[in-house]
Amino acid sequence: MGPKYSSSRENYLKAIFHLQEIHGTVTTNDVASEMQTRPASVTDMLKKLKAQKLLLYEKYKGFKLSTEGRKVALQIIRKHRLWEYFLVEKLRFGWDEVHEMAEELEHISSKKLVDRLDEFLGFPKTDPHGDPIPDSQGRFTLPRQVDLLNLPVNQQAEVSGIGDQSAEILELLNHKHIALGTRLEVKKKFAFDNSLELKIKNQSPVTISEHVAKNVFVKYEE
Amino acid sequence: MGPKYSSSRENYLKAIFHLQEIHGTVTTNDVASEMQTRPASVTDMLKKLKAQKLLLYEKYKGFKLSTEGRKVALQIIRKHRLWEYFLVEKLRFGWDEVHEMAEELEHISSKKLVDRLDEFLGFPKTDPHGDPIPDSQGRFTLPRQVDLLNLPVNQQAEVSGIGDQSAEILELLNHKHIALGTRLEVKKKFAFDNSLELKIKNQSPVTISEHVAKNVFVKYEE
DNA sequence: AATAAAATTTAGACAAATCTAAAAAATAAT
DNA sequence: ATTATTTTTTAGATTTGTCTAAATTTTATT
Ligand SMILES: [Mn+2]
Ligand SMILES: [Mn+2]
Ligand SMILES: [Mn+2]
Ligand SMILES: [Mn+2]
Repeated sequence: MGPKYSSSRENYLKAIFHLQEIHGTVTTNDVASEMQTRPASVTDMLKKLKAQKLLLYEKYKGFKLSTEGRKVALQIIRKHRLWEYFLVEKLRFGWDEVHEMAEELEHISSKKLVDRLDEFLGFPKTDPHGDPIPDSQGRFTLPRQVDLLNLPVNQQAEVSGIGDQSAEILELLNHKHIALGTRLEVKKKFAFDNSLELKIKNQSPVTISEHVAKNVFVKYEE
Repeated sequence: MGPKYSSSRENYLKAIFHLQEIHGTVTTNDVASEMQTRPASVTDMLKKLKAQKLLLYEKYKGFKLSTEGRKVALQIIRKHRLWEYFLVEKLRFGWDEVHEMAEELEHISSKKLVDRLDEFLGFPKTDPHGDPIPDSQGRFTLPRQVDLLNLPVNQQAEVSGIGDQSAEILELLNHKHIALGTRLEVKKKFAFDNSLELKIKNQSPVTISEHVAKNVFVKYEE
């Protein structure tokens, strides 16, 4: 037997899941923009997902994933993040190079394969961008973290996640030697443009814009 | 950019390549039977592959892969066999379990990913069924080997390849402890049904049918 | 409340890959 | 050399996923 759902359907489920998580609610336009497609195409797909009972949908009134749809979405996300981890930890790709490949690998259907991969990798908790990897049953925990704008000045903290994960921001962070696990503290906040000056051990201070700061998440004690 | 050719087109190229290798020539019906599809569907696809210059094709007269088509086919085969090797050596699957998964994985498009995987695996020469893995340029060498029917009696030899690779024969070979690399010799040939009695070191003799013997290839010195 | 704007859905079209049934060509048998 | 059989191709449908343009519904503004 091949995959249960087409790659396209799986991509929609994943997009809807993410938008639900972020905004609490999703619209047709949201999905269209996230998927780089047309609202009419989204509506077409909503009907198909509803027919498969993956989505609760009343036309013009809104939609959300069904229990089953959420379950399927989490399995795709699990695969996506495990493959990203594999690419970075075993094949030594950079964290800014793996997304496109994982976008294809996440559609490989064998559940047994994913579970064996998970085991091979030592059951990692988070992917190379700090995002939690759902376990075999789809369970995961959201890490408590704050973005750099909300980190108190002079408070040591460890980078634990990235919001926007475009290759562009990841490349910028690479350049400034900011990676997952990097320990740093905010030394100064400039009220003029909300830019920040950071200190990383054994490095000279670096400056980042408000836009970057909003997308770097850290955790810290106390 | 996504994949250059659809999974379906890639599967056709691979099937045509294999049939060409075995029979020297391929027919529409051959491909249909190999791909479990209809001759009419094959003709449809032949036209598409021709339009993409992957196939040399004159209707009613026959067809074969172009240089480019052969190159693409070899890259798919390379990916198929490297992923099979990964599944067996790293994820500890049995050689009878990996084909279906590799059938999906072979369509992952990134060339860089395959080359890194190859490196990670230590540039293996053959897949878990003894089939040669083409290198990054598509080069490979066919191993010199004979099937068990043609192995002289009492000649020590090492299993180096399997013809028919259905899960059924692989499971049978598993049961009889015949795997790639197994050292064995033929002790007796029964003229009645061409069945063979084999001896594997530290094991009691096993009997295999002519049908099985034809599909087990070995290499030996002198 | 009426109107304007935005969001969403429908209608109708198209490309890819497949199918069935029928026609055409090639091959085999008389 | 005809005729019969097999192989291959065409004609016309179907399914999935997408699109544009137009219609409908909801929401925001006067
Ligand atoms: Mn994807
Ligand atoms: Mn990630
Ligand atoms: Mn395949
Ligand atoms: Mn193989």
